[in-house]
Amino acid sequence: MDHVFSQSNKAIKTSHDADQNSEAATRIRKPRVSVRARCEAPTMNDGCHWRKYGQKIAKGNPCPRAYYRCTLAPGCPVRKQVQRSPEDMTTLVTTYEGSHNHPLPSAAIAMASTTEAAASMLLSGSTSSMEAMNVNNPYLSRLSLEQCFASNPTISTANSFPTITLDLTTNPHLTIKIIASNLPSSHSDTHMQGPTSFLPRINLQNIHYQRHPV
DNA sequence: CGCCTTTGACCTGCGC
DNA sequence: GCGCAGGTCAAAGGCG
Repeated sequence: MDHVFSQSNKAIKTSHDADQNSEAATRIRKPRVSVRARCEAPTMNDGCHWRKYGQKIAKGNPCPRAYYRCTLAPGCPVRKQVQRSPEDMTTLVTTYEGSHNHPLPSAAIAMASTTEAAASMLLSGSTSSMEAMNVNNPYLSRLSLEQCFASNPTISTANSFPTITLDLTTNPHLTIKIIASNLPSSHSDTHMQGPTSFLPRINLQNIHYQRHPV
């Protein structure tokens, strides 16, 4: 709509139309879900189609961070950032933001459900976050992330964005840790642990909460 | 030919 | 107010 002042000045338009339509949503602090996983490929195959729209060298990390948008449907607000961990170049950190506004292929449902559920969990403010996740996401009881991951999710949040990190890199036990900032107080310093019988299917109902001082 | 990646420029937010 | 860092845009080129 209305970005017609883009004659030769490509950059003049950004903030105005952003104020007025869906882009405005991106200004709000949306919850993010990042996934750490060992992956040799430059990006994980999560079943969605992504289009790269930018790349940056982040300070403190020699590896470039790549920015992708979902192209399964025009106007889909979902974005992801892909970056290798500076400590371990084999670890790929993928951060998802937003939720899909269109039907997903079956291969993408598991991941999308996980990220959206985690986002719901952050937003819900419920102490029993897993309940919130399950209420909002019927797929959670039959997640099958084995396509992309090995086993162990660690969830953590930090910074001004509420962010959950699923750490699937090591760890024999499923560990979900929420180091809250910008979160409902009920989530602060929450540490969840659970069984790791998780390989082919992640059943988040198995995850238990445990208060954990930071 | 259409879609995707690359890349440089620009915008915005934040800290000092 | 200034500078920096992160994030986004869009033109150009490449590839299937």
